[in-house]
Amino acid sequence: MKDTIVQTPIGNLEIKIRKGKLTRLSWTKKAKTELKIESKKINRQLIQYFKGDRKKIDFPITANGTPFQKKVWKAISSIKYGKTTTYGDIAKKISSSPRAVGQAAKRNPLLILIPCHRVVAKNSLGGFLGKCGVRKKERLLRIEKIN
DNA sequence: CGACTGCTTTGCA
DNA sequence: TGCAAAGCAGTCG
Repeated sequence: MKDTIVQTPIGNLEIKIRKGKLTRLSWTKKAKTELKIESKKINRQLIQYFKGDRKKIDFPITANGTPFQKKVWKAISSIKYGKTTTYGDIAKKISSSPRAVGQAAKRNPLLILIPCHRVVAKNSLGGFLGKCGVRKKERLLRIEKIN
């Protein structure tokens, strides 16, 4: 199966689909413009999401990670559209530490499906993709009408 | 500021 | 393989 790239208003998204399931969804710097999307379905959903018309991406997904990472991702997934939480809150919920939560968030292979952009630091926006992507994070939050 | 945190990754044997 | 050390999208004093 081929990897594909979808253009979104805030950057290109690299998509990997394995056996009919979405395994990875991450920002890419590649300047590839052709859209050879295998599943029109996920493409359409993403477009709608970025227009603000859709609140949930509905697609079979598989995310591989350590048991701890899965716990974190699950906790993050339960954040509702338009809401934010802090790393500390997540940590508390799964009795861990904020630092560890942040690390797990970074390793998240499904960037916006697991809404890690809704997780912010206590007294600032927090990081995103090694601090170079905070702009993206901001715009994602803007789409969801936060701030 | 600095100390501390929990977990992953990296390095080196 | 194994274990120690470093490193994080944080937070508290």
